[in-house]
Amino acid sequence: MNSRQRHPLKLPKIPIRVSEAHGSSPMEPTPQEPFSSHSPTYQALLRAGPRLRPLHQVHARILVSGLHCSLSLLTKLLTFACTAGAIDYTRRLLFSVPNPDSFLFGSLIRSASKSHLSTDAIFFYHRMLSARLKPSNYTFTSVIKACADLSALTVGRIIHSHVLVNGFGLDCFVQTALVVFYAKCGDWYSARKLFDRIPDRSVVAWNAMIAGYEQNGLAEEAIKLFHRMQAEGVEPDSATLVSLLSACSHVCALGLGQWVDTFIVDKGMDVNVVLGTSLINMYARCGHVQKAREVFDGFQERNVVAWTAMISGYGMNGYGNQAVELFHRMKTEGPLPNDVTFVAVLSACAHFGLVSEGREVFKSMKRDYGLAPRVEHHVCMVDMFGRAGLLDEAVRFIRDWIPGEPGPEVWTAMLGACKMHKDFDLGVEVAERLLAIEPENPAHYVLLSNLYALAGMTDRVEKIRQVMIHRGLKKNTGFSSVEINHVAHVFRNGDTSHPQTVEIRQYLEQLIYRIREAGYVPETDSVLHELEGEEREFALRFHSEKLAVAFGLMSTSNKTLIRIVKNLRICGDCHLAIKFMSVVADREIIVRDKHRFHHFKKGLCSCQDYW
DNA sequence: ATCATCCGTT
Repeated sequence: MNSRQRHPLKLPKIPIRVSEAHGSSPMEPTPQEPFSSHSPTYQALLRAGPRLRPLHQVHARILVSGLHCSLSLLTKLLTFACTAGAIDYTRRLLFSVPNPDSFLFGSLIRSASKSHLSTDAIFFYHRMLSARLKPSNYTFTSVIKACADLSALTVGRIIHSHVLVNGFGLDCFVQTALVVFYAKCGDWYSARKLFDRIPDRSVVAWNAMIAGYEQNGLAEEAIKLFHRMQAEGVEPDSATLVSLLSACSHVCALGLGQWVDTFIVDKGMDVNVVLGTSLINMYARCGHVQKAREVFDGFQERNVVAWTAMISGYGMNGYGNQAVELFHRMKTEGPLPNDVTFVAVLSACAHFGLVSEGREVFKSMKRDYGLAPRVEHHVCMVDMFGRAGLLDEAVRFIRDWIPGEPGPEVWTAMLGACKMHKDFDLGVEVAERLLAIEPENPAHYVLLSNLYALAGMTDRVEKIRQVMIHRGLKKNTGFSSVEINHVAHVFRNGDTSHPQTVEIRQYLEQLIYRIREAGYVPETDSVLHELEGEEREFALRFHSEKLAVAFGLMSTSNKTLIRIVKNLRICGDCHLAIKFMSVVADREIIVRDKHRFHHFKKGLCSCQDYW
């Protein structure tokens, strides 16, 4: 079967003789030279690279010169064809190979998985097993990566068992690939179990696990693991820092983010585009826009991603005009904006009531840049008109500009606008369309319920609650986190799990007493309609963002800026309460919610109560 | 002869 290994010299000799007979090239090697990479056909193949037409020509040459049995040539040809994305050609080629060996399959699987032809990689793996060839550790890393890209948990688990059967369970490359695979499939628990069993953990293994936590929304775990990596003396590289900065952005860990920045400078690390963009993003998402801009300005190779990150950073932090201004600068002196850039700009226009600007940007998208608007852009436009109170125009936009049936995202934006401007009739109509499309999404019921509550229709509110219970739909639980001394503390609504719960609640009660004296009246009308009067107020009192603010204030000295991150949108009552808190405690408080930043300072918020 | 990790919008 594996003739090349048993008779290593036999096959290479044949092609040389054959090509000599044809006298194909004056550069043909002399017979005493080994075949290997000096063969002119092989050289031609290397020159062709992953380009289809030159490959066809070399293929013809291989056939004519009788080299069609040379597995090394065919392997190279196959991998190039695969990298070129010509999957049908690759498959036909594979069928024409008389006795493909392990190495050929291994290379092919690797090319396929690297070229994002993941299903083909798995198909080739299957063919390899059918041919009774043994996969190597090299094969496994590639096919597992393919499973990871597809999040194919079941197939991946089977291949994991093949790994064990074939004795590669302790190969660190394979183990790292498996960690990535389980993490990408959302099974970070299995990923961690595997990670803990890797005997010699390389930087890449650490990076895989840290990135795995981060991608699964476990930013705190990512940060904890980074600290352990430090403790074990493993030197982080740029990939580690990229994931770490992303984790910092998620939990607003500015302290740690700044540490990363100085670390990069101290070590004289090369700041590539990815790392530079992560830094910009970290500063922007921690509410430090000026610093983000400094990094952006000092950064040489700014690509679309870096510009987009900076524009959206301005938008999120309440600087709508700067977002638009930077976008105009980008058009004259920066790279070409892409569709994501337009989402960032349009979103900034929507949030800051820049209606005519937004309209013009939307038009220019297709006209000047040939970019077709996607759902995200439609949502921004509906949001923009809706927030500005132009509900008719929002409806017209949906009717005239959105091809086909609008998706749930568009109706959600429309419903939000109806709620904001208290257009009850339109809101109910929109909500019904929404529920018809996505009857299982609890968020829609909550919005509709809020709408009924605003209209004072408590019987309908109750009815919706019954439907939700009946269908087993639960509201998304909110959480907020605050960073104190480089440690993120997470709070849920009504949370009592924090070791200092008693003190936090006492502090919060006092704080609420003080803001009530300053004129705060709880906004109880938009929440938990099943509760009455005082109960409602009590339910609001321990919202996660209030707990986080209280803990932040009591744990830090005067004048320290408090940064909170919340996974959902901040509620109206908390928004009002924190405005008062910023006065009575004389502190700046920044809350980053699902969509944007709220910089609370002296009783005002950067969002201008418009979010 | 080869191998695993990292970025932007809603």
